[in-house]
Amino acid sequence: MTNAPLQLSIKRTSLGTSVYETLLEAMLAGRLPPGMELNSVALSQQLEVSRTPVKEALRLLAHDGLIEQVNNHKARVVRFTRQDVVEIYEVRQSLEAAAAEKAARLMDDATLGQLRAEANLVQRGQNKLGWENQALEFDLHFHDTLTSCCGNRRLQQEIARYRRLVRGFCRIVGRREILQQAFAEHLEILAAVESRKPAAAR
Amino acid sequence: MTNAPLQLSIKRTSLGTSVYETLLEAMLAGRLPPGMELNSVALSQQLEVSRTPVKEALRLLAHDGLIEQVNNHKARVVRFTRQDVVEIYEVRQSLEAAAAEKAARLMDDATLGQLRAEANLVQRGQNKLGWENQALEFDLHFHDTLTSCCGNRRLQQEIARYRRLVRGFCRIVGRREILQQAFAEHLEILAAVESRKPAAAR
DNA sequence: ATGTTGGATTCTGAATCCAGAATCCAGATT
DNA sequence: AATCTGGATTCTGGATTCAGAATCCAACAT
Repeated sequence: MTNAPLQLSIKRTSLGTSVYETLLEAMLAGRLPPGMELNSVALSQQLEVSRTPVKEALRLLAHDGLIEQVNNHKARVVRFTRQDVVEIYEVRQSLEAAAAEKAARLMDDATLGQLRAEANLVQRGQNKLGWENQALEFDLHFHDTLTSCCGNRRLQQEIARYRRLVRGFCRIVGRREILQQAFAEHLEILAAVESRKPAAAR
Repeated sequence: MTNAPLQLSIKRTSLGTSVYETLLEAMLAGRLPPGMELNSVALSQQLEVSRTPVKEALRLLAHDGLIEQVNNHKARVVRFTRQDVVEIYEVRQSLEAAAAEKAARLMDDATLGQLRAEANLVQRGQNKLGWENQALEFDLHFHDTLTSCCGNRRLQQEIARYRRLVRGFCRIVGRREILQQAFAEHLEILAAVESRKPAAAR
């Protein structure tokens, strides 16, 4: 007798991967400040693992461009220049634009309606206290929905990568003006998607 | 007495890195066909290094999405579906569009003139024998110039990454019609850049 | 006093070693 | 005969070990 489908699975993650994630998290959160030198021995002691997975993680981070291999070996957290920040924003921007364009073609009406409903809700609450949080949440949800409707997993993946980067140095939370501006833009984009105009959505 | 500037340097590359490059090269060249399983022991023997740098290289390739970690451990070269190919093209396309847009603003007249001169040359030789190679070379140079003038190192880097990918499965060389079409497009873009219209260049 | 040099110390990359997990296969059970 | 089970084999991730390179520092020479 064959077993019932019984879809269970346990998450199995390698040590190297979790060191990578831990370090990434720490960098983006601001611990491990830019310019800090990373010593594999010290790290392995602090994380209570051997040096091997730490080295692995450092390699991956270097590959991502988050760590620079200074002076022939010896890793240091990159110090983003203003230029870097601009560049990252630009890349992210152009990726998201592409996603928006595709989403304008592909998003189904139900999702679109839902998004519109939420937008209206946020718009109505514009003057209430705590609007910032509501708007912020909508912001995230809006981007998530757009990118996940773009029908291109790879694009989606790259956007996620860049968003993580952006979130790293953009720890400004709840600045009202920024959010208001962002929200206004979102309304425009939403309108473009509703009228199915890819070029405008971008 | 301080030494004269004397700019010499020797290339120092880690073993892990060169395994990575070797494998990448092999995959893109079509050896290591899609779907092939990669055994770290066998690889290390064939490359005459220990398993450590091989493992490193495999990790990096997996991170790039060129290798998939199937069935909990055990690496296999990804088998690009038609969907994947389309997706990669799209991402590359949108990145290059962004670069073109920026280049339209930033490219200096000298470089622009040079590009135009080359384009004219290619255009004139359109019917001659061996035009394909000439056009292909122009194609490469054109893209290189555009991306390197975009003033965004990170964008440039991502484009390079995607171009490598594209080159991997696009081993069609010198098909006349394709090149002709590409060339025509390039002329349009060039015109847009010359008239400094970012939106059109994209 | 300043700058150079040789050696001690530290740290990294790479090799080897080890244990746990997966695959394979033959024998057993229904 | 078909399927299940237990063990042998293989392979991977991680730890440990080792050797070469870089940094640091103090003694020495100019």
